[in-house]
Amino acid sequence: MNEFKQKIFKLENFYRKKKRMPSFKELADLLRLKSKNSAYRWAEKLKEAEIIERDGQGKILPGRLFNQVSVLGTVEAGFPSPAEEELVDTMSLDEYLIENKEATFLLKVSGDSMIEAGIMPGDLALVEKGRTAKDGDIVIAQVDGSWTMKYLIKKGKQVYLKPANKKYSPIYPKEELNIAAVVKSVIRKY
Amino acid sequence: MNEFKQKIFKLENFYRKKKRMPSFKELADLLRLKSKNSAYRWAEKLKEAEIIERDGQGKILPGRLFNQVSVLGTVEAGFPSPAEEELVDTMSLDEYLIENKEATFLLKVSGDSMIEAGIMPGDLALVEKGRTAKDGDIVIAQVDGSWTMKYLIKKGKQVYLKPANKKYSPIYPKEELNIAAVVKSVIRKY
DNA sequence: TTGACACTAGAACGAACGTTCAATATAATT
DNA sequence: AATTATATTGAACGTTCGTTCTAGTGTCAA
Repeated sequence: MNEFKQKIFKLENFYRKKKRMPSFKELADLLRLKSKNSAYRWAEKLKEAEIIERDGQGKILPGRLFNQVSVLGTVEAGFPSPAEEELVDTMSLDEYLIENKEATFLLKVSGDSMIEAGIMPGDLALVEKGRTAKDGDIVIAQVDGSWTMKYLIKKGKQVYLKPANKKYSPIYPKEELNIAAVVKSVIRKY
Repeated sequence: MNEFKQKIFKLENFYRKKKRMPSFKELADLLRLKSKNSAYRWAEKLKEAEIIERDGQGKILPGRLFNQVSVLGTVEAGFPSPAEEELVDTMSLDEYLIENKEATFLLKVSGDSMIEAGIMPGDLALVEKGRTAKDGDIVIAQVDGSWTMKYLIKKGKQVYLKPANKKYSPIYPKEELNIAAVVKSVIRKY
């Protein structure tokens, strides 16, 4: 069964390098088979394992368990080993985090005004433009000329920005409060 | 030039739905052209714009500027509009965050012991197994039977785990300190 | 040894592939 | 209106595609 994993590895390597799935001829070469038909049979097994899919034209597509990150439980629950074949779940980070690619941008966070919300300088904020912000959302806003990232607080008619750091005070916009984007996720890389 | 963007959008939609790039016949249908050759010409332009690539067999592949998130500057620097065609940079989150897919897992964080490091309960920790941890790394470790996420501190011969929360005390392992994985990034979705 | 079974090989099929060429339509320029 | 440039079309080419069929290989049990 380890041989099976090796085939998956080869497939993923092909995909990473060529940015597409192989044809059956290419799959045969990849698995060191001498006929397309052998590759064809293997594809059936790989499909059953949900590593690949097939589309209407029979072409090989990446499947649910292809090239994705394994999602395990919580730390407290221990460190489950995914070797036992039954991966809890898998996902692509891009798909998980990005809903509307057109309006999504990454901003590097500077300053410590949101530090109590767990957003530190250097983090990447994934923001979405054009989305209407609700009370409690973290937003990218332009108040009286300058841009900041803060909590948006809507209390009845009053609207203001609240930092997540005791060192700073809430910002009550004198004139305009221009909300450019809503922070949808925060990414920190060590 | 806006018509150009619409074509890119159609392409990205195709890719999202079908999980592969179109053939020239399919590209012609997609762009509502009546001949493959017209699609062929468009592909040349899309390649020049680095939206797509072509491989040795002439097949269409996603290019550098395909289906990626735009990276902008810092918040303080304002909110640059990427409409001005010169996107600062783009990237795929998967590629950015995951080095070694085989050893990478996502764990849901529970508990507040790392809260001062900006890691809150509910966050996703992207961890890599089998990597040797350095002093100061955040690690998933098994001390005396139970699993935790803590800073790893190596001071000479002494090795212990330090939480990022004043409420908790450092953990000096009595017997074994089994480091299962190193935390490489933290992801929070709102 | 025999038979059943799982796997691989190899050839063959029509369809779809990337690419080229000549012909036509559309737009821009004189 | 005539001319040039640009974009699209449609047909044709060799190749590769997914798929099927038949034949061969080895393995294991009876």
